Amino acid sequence: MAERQYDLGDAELGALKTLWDHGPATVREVLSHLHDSGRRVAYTTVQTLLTRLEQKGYVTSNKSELAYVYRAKLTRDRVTRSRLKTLVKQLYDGAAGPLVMQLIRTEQFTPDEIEELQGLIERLDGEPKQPKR
Amino acid sequence: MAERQYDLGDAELGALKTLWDHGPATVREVLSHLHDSGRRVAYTTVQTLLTRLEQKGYVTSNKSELAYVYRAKLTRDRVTRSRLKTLVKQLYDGAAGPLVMQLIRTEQFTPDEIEELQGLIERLDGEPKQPKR
DNA sequence: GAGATCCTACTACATCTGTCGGAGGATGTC
DNA sequence: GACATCCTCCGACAGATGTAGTAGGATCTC
Repeated sequence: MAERQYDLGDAELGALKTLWDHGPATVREVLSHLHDSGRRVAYTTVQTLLTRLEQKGYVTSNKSELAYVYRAKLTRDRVTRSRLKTLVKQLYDGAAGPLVMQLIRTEQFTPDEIEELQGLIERLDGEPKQPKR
Repeated sequence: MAERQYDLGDAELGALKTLWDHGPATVREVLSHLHDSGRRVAYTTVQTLLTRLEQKGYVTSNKSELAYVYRAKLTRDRVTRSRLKTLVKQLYDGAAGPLVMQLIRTEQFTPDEIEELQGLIERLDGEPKQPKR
């Protein structure tokens, strides 16, 4: 009934990730990357994943010499944002605060990241955004 | 073959969330909360969700007077952490940094949250954690 | 040009998840 | 005590997703 969109499954996301990490690739290349990261799947499985990703609008393909080359259509950030939004909504009714606190409290950061974080926070502080919608 | 554990579906998470938000409840109460938030599902659907949540270890139940009362077994933070970890792994090979930056850049925060964030960041800065494992 | 390879298109199937309906027991109401 | 209610237990079914086999065309290799 509802426009339930499962969006991306884990395996699909895994395939998409190889495109982000290594750039456009054929089925065989994606397969190879997946194998490199310890994921053992069949060639046709990867093919199915890429086909479905294309149907869902996450990648595009171009017929080149030998085989179709798949290319990510949405950026990693774009997908990240969407997933985060879903998560925030599901867990905290849309309030991102608690989630960020969680992350900062439980994850590890490099000094560079910490510095960047500080910069971001400071900017947040000074620049009050207008409420959304 | 692998211990693929889908964990929680959206509907299941929604039911669990009512327990976090409103405390222990019977099937009918959860149903009522879901209805309140605009989710129209059947009584037996909720029952199924709670049963599955119990099988998966997310909630426990106690037979009281009239009906079973379900109670969240894992905290919201616990589940949040787990989901975030998965997300971070799937999108960034485990590096939480980029995800936090995303969140901070795209979400809205209350002044209080910003203040709390600043506190957290400062603490991060001063207290270099030892590398995990 | 015959066999080995590689690619695409289909098809298939199991599991997980979302959603319910029906049977049958327990309790409340006249 | 007959009916309406409410609860639990089972079973079912559709769609999404993970995984892969097969058929058949195209290409490479001797």
